[in-house]
Amino acid sequence: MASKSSRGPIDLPGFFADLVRCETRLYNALNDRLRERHGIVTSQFEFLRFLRDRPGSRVADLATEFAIGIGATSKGIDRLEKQAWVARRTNPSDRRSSLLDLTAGGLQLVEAAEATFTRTLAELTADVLGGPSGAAAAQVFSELRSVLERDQIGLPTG
Amino acid sequence: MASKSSRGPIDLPGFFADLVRCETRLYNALNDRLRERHGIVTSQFEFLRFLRDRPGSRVADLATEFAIGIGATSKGIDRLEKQAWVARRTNPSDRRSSLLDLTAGGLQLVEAAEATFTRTLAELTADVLGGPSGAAAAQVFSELRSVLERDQIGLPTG
DNA sequence: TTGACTTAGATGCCATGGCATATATTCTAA
DNA sequence: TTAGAATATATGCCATGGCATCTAAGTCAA
Repeated sequence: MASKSSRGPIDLPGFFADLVRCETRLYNALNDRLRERHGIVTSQFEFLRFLRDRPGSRVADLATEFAIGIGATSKGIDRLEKQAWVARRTNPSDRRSSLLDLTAGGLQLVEAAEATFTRTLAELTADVLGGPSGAAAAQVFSELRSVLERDQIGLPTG
Repeated sequence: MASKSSRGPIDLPGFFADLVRCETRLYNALNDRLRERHGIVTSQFEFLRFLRDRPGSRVADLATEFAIGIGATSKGIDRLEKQAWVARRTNPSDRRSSLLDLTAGGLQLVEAAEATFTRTLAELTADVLGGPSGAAAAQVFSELRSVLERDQIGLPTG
């Protein structure tokens, strides 16, 4: 009997280790591909995609979405703005914050990068995740994400 | 009909996003708990656990396991050695490398930290991952990890 | 109004990881 | 043997994120 078909409670630390290893390797591989083809890394792609889908977001919205600090987010936007992919626009209803939007160049970049991203991800994972058990796993992580976000687990301070 | 019970091919980018968000938040929460209780972070716990389970490993073995660079691994071991949790011992069969072992203090630390780690992880995820769909997801990630390691996907250069 | 408090985010310092390079060994072939 | 290639890892420089702090702006009472 294979050890994997065990009956007892799931080995959470083992699962978590597999999860982190997969995530690290996929993130690294996506970084390589996006960097060579588009001059950005995955975290930048995710910022750009978020702003494409939710134009007018604030720095704090990105920080919450990605569970990273406000300071880091602000600096990340600085870098995207320096490349003229993102523009800060004064928030008319609260001048402490800015509203963020993609520029035309940013939009063009994110569309091209998304094709690379999607294709690469499929290349690396479709064999394993393509079947019904992949869909089940996706459902599980969607739920887990909802719970973690609802309970505000793992948000950094700054 | 809920969008999640779709029939078509799985939304890999959406799945990957959920995955990364879950991993980030869990990693952050585990960091907080391990730091306050044991003065280490999750990456250090993982190094220590690896060396407990595979004493006499080399720096390169850790780098491969965690898919991080050799330089970063060397520096990570420097820090653990400075705390006297890990000891480098000359490799008798190849003096370019060292063999790594936990000290008695390191062993004690990892045992205590493992209890915290396991308990915290269960606290945060058991509701969602405890059932049969959690076990199915674990199986999927175990397979994906094997494939990524077999094909050496996402290993950094240095 | 105005002064205390809160909030958004920009900035500085520090820790960590990637990548390039340097150093010490080991291996290989003439 | 011994010079040159390869290997293991240590080290230096740079980029990025966390956290603390600072500033500007909004909120709320009195």
